[in-house]
Amino acid sequence: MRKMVRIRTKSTGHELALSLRNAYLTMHRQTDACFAEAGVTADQFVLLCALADEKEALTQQELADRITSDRNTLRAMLLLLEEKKLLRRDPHPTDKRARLVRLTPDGEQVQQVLWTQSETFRKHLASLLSPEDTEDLLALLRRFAWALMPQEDAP
Amino acid sequence: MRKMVRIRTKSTGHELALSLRNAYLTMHRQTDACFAEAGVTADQFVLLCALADEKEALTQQELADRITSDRNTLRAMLLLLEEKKLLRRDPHPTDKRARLVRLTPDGEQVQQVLWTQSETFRKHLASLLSPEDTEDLLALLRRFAWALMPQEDAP
DNA sequence: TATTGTTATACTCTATAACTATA
DNA sequence: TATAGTTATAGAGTATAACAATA
Repeated sequence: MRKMVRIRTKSTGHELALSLRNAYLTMHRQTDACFAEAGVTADQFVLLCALADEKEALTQQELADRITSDRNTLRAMLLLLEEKKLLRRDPHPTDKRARLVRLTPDGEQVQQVLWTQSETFRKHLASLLSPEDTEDLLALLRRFAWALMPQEDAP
Repeated sequence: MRKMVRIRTKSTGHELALSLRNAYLTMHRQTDACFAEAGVTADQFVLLCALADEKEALTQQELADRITSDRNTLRAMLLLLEEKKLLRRDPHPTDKRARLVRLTPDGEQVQQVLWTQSETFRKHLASLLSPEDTEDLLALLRRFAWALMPQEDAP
């Protein structure tokens, strides 16, 4: 007769998942706080930065991929930011199904102000570990995420 | 006269934040999918595992800290799981303000079944990088999260 | 006074499914 | 047929603030 044993929740995979979750959520909370008084969420800031980084406007689908979101989720975010006049969604010149998303001048300014305002927080993030360890963590995270992504989605 | 330059969104802090976000969200989506047909979210599974890991029951506040949540957020999750009869919230024997959260027999069983079911996914997570790199990533994530946490909250 | 948990409330992100229009 | 985006809908997680009971 087998002895009843409580299944232990220990495994490298589980610990990795929990550590990644803990690190992200802790950071995310602080990032949200960093932008809260401007009425912008951390996720919205990521979106604004993705647009600011691009010379050319992106379609909604491209933008969704860029910020690790999906088109329905993205749309909800875009409507919120559009209402605040931070971005526009123009018809695509050649593909009539698509829309091109762009920052408005207001949106560019808000992104730049928030970027500057969050300088200290970014410096803080980069200073938590030694420069070498930070680079290692960055490289490992990238390789991890890359390997985890369904390969057709990989950039 | 100063030249207008577009502020570039490049910095180690920003890249680290984006990589962490990307890695977490990609993993989280797959984890959710892994438990979806059981009607349990990834976050709920984390909660169930936190309870399964403890010999003694936890108060709501302790549990909230354990899963990187806050008491209001946790309460919403507990009500959902309580309704599914996966856990109970009993009065604390000595502290009349507090409640002790425990898995029900049903909850223990569900946790164990889901744990077994997700074995493959955990193995997959642990196999994305070499064992050495996985250990490095794990260690760096822990140190990163630890350093990021307000030190009074640190475990 | 500080802490545990509750109540009430609100909002963002998330996502599925069915749909239209276009490629 | 496949893709871009919309519509409708729903739910989970998040959090703030004010509150009661207890420590």
